[in-house]
Parts: sequence; structure tokens; C-alpha cells
Amino acid sequence: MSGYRFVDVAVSRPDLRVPFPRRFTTRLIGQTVLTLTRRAKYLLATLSSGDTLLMHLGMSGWFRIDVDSAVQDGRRARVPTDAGRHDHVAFRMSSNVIVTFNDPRRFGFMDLLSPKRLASHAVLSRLGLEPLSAEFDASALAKACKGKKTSLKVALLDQRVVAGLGNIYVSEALHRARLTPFRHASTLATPAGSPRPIAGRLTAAIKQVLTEVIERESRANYGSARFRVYDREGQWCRTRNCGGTVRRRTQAGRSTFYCPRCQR
DNA sequence: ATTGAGACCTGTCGGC
DNA sequence: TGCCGACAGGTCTCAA
Repeated sequence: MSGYRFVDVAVSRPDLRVPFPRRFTTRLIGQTVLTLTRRAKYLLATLSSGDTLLMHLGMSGWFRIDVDSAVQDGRRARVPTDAGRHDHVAFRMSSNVIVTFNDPRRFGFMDLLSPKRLASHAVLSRLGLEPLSAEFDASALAKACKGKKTSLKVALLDQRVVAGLGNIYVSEALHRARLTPFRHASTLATPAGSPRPIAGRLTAAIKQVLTEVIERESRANYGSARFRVYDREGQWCRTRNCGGTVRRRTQAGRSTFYCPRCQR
């Protein structure tokens, strides 16, 4: 999409998790994608019009790329609105590629933001640090967790504390750092406010987990074999010489997987 | 102001 | 085979 123009846009229904904005298709058609970036779990495409196309995959959303060799110059090529089950949005780009958004659960969404609405976006403007950025370190995390009344697990899922961690990698990072998910988040810092050593362990573990999965992601599909604790209830803990058994508990409505033996 | 519970929606899987 | 409940990678809204 990057560097190319929307030749045609089709939506199959009026809404996903939220309604598409008014004039969604007409505001996109003819615009060129200047940049395509990510912030937390949001995808942002900046357009030549100045608007930003904001996209979220929700739980089950994904994009399919089809090369359409049948596109003719000078003829306005349309995209099918019902190409497949749960296909909700189709972008035909000037690169002769059709980008289709498929999302069975429809927890994803798309929005089109003016520069003004982008700058004042209630969620985007409150997001925490990117975990792979240099600024995300022990003191930043300890500071972000200051005053939190929740557990570490719940705090790490809060996108205002760290941006972009989800349920799987919170469990994985806490296991890697050997920290119990039930510890109070505020205890990452001393009463005086300086970060405890565990805060450094945790930030390092978060960066490791994400870096590793990003490297692996280009090849493998989803599967529990790649996780050390997530979705492994009742199985052996993969920490060296631990010998513990992975447990599952619910925190704030989400499953947490952990080893009670090596995570303290 | 912060927090947990429930809601949103469909698909899959295990048990009966 | 079919039915039913539990559960799923996220985030919003709403009461407490």
C-alpha cells in the first residue's frame, strides 16, 4: 500500500466493531498512502489528503493480499464487495494489488481521522511507551506503574502503561522475568520512587519476548509450541531445572498462565 | 479517577 | 453426528 493510490474501496457492511466513518470510501479513493506505520496495536496510514486511516485487527482480523493482473489502464477497476466469508473491506491500490480485510469476529475497526482528530484522539494520545523503544526501561516502567492498584499482569495489559502488549506476551514476559503475575504493579518501584531490580528484569524480558517473536513471526503460524507458559496449563514449566507445572488463573477476565514454582 | 465486569461477535473444541 | 457450554490473541462502556 505504501506509496500507492487507492483506486477503489469497497465495504461489505456499515460497521465492524464501530460504524465506518461517513464517506469512508470516497475520502480514500484517489488518495496516496504516504506512510504506513504502527503504534501499539493500531495501524496508521497517512494519506496525501492529510487524513490518517486508522486500522485495528481486533482479535481475529487479518489482511489478505491478492495481485490482480487483470486491471486495465484507463478503466475504473472495481473490487468485489463479497469476495469471501468475513471479507469486510477491500482496497484496490494503484499497484494492482487488492488488500482485503477479513475479520470473523468483527472486533477490528477502521476509522479516518483528520489531523485535528488524530492529535486529540482519546486513546492514541494516552498510549504508553513502545516496549522496544530505548526510552522504555526500568525507571520508565516503574514510573508508569506508580500508584497502580492492580497486579503486574493487569498493569502490563493496560495500553497506557506499555503500548502493544497483549494477553499472550504478558504471560510470556512475566515468566521469562520469573515474576509472579499477582504481584502488585506498584512494587516495581521503591517507596522513594526508584526502580527495583525486578523492573529491569521485566523490561528486558518484555523486549526479549517481543524481539524473538517478531523474528519468528515471518515464518511460523500460531501454535502453543512456541510459548513457554501461554496455553500450556498442566504441562511442564520450560524453565531450566524448574520442574514446576504451568497453571492458569483468571485476572481481570483474562487467562493468565504462569509457573507457581519459578515465578515469585 | 481507577478498577473489574460485562458486552461486542463468530468460530472451535471437548464432553455428553 | 449433533448439541451445548467454555473459551479465544482486544477494547469499550458502565457501575461501583
